[in-house]
Amino acid sequence: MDIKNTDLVFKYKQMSDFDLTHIFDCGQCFRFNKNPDGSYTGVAHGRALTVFQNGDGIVLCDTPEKDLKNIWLDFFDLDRDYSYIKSILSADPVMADAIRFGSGIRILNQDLWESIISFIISASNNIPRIKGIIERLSENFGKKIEYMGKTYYSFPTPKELEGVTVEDLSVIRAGYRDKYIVDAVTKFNSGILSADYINSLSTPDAKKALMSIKGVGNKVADCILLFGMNRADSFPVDVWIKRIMEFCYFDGKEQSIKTISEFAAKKFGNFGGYAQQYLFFYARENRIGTE
DNA sequence: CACCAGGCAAGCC
DNA sequence: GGCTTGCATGGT
Repeated sequence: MDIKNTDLVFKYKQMSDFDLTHIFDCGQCFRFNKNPDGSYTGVAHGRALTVFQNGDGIVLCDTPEKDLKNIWLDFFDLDRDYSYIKSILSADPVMADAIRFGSGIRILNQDLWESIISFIISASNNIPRIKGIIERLSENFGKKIEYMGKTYYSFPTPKELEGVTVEDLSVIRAGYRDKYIVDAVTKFNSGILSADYINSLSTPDAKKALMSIKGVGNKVADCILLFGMNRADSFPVDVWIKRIMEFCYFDGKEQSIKTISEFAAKKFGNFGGYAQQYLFFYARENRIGTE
């Protein structure tokens, strides 16, 4: 991982709050993959990127300065003080453990439209397969991106997917979720919904608007709010979160999703989204509840 | 080879 | 409101 003169080194002074493994293995982002040398490569906001860490810096390979300012600074959430968030959440001993384990997690600021489709695809699915479906969707309908001698594909916009049918989508092998993708495409292209409109709404109203899309239920909507809209007060409860919450806070006894959501809202408040990511990473990496 | 995956919609009560 | 069932596909 030598630094070339086309690479951009961003000196980030809180590297204890930044770890690419934690960031990309905590299930929030499906388009970045680890390379044999430990760097990660992926596509976001229409740009391809290979990134690695180096001492007190983050190295963005073959990247112009303007893309750091316009895209990557915000994507990696580099203006947020995670030390402060971690110190507040660590008052709870369970969270203190989870935070020690995933100390370098950050919540990426991802594109809203991409988050909607990605988390529709995520329903009752496993992460390797979710990644495959999203990759095939991008290859078949996105734009080519040439980067460091290889070809990548942007995530297709609503316009690029305009008029798509479930038959057209058979190549991505999304299963029964294909019709939900068609519904989202139709709602965006007809003007019933738009990213600007949804972003302008309060969190409860945005959640209602998102849930008007077929295939977007309570949990998928919470993921979209958290990962695509920077609404850190949302706390998505999936099977992993349900298991670890029951294990750590309810003496191992089964609870309804509603009970867990209300408990988390009271306990973590506006930092629920961060708490959720630390807990998700901790639960999955340690396979809590699957033994 | 069963079982299950970052759930949801539709149909029932 | 809450509970049950079917769902496409393929990873483990």
